[in-house]
Amino acid sequence: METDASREHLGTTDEASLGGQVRSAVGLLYRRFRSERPDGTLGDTALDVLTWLHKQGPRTLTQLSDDARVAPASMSQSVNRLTSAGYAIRTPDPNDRRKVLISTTPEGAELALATRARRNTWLDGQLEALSPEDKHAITRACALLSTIADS
Amino acid sequence: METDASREHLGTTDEASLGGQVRSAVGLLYRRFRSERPDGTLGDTALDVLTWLHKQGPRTLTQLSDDARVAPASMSQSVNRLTSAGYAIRTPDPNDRRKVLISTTPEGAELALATRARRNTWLDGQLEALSPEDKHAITRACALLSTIADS
DNA sequence: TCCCAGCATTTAGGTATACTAAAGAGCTGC
DNA sequence: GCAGCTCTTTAGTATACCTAAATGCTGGGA
Repeated sequence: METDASREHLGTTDEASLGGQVRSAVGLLYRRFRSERPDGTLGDTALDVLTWLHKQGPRTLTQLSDDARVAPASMSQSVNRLTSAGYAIRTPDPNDRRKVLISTTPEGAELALATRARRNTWLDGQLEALSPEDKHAITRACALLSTIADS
Repeated sequence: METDASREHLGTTDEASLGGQVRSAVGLLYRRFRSERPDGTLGDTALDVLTWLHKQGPRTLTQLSDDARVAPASMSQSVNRLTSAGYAIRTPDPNDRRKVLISTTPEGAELALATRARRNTWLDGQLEALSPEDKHAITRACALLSTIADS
């Protein structure tokens, strides 16, 4: 027996498909975030990289690709878009010249701040409307899921 | 003794960045899911569509593009990949011949089940290791965030 | 010293996914 | 029955990811 293959979804306590709920919610949110892109010229990944650089300071390409869980070659492309747009620069590492340090330009830092603010305007607005317990649940879920994603 | 995620932790009282936490967690998970793709030939969107079709039955292209929050033209491409791979078929809607109903083939249904099982193996394994309260928090967060993404 | 193994990065070629714009086909109202 | 609307597809473009292969630098062993 199929045990009801076409079951209802959306927010019921269906324990067996918790993974499916997570997948679905993540996909929905990711696409939503992508459509919130305000600047147009830069993709969401490039914008994320810029934000990381702005928060964490200069990083090597390998570090960045590790953070984003993508291949170094992919990250090199994304960094290329940032550098050609003037938002980041590459500088050789003085200690190990195989490495290249990537950092934001002043324009990049400014864009990172602006992007962050604009993104947060919408999302934080939605989140603020929730009850304290709901916000706490989301905070907890984010921490847990980030750990899982990193494992 | 709590409230730490080993990553760069912003200020301890930085509650304003809940949106940032959500964004970060979603990005991390999305990329992780994408790298979990075992089948190779089909992308994550196409696989998602296949799963929806399997769960919800035949849908029109507009319904699918609305579900995925993408333009109809984009969904048409994804459906093309499914149909050329033999996992889905298009049939004209008898009531309104402008419309095309998309449904899974038996092979598509099988792939949807297999994919779902494989995905859930990893993610559900991780989630099962959590406490009941943690799982409940994630369930709640998924429902809340799905609603927000749909707004 | 010199050469080679290995690491960090870039380049090249290919795929998936998304968008806009515009064309084709069918329905519906007047 | 024609105009105008909706649904779908096609065409062209851009982002982002991958693997494989090339380049450049470091460091250890003959």
